[in-house]
Amino acid sequence: MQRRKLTKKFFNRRALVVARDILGKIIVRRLNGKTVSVMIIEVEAYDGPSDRASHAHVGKTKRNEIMFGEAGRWYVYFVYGMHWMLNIVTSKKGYPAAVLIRAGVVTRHGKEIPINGPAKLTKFLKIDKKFNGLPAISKTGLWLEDSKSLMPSYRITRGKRIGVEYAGAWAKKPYNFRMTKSE
DNA sequence: ACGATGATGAAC
DNA sequence: TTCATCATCGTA
Repeated sequence: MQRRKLTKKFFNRRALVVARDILGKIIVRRLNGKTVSVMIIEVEAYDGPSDRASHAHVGKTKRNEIMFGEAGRWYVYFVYGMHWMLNIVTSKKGYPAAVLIRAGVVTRHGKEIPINGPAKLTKFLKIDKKFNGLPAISKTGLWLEDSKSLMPSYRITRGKRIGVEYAGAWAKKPYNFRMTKSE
């Protein structure tokens, strides 16, 4: 399988563009000499300071400062007292934006196993605050690769973001992207 | 439908 | 220093 690593150039674009483009790409996690690959099938864009659903809406704080930094770094935060969320920072430095990785599939023994939910994904890949602010390169043990595998008939759908009802009109924007088997 | 569970940001 | 809230999940 032919693969190339995704670099800063890929992430240094609008969050909505990166979100759409990152579907079908592969998250690779290297841990204790083992490598696990997960294909991304659901993401959400959080775009700019006026996005009421985004952590960046309140301005720069200790927690969200990574979102204001350079593209291609991990933004990992803790919610609901028990869950870690994995995001990749997008857009140019100074403009707060990120893509939340919500679901993927891992192939084992030829079978596709879904990992539906952002907290399940981080639990599966053993991701926590250690990754916050680190670049998505192989050296850090968590990076992204292109996928040249022939993708059977998949289609992409957009919808409302999940769990952001507090965000008023911004909650209704179609910033959630999914890749589903069309069949 | 709801509780678990603790960091975060804003109010006091 | 207190308080409400939270980019969720498993159990019911």
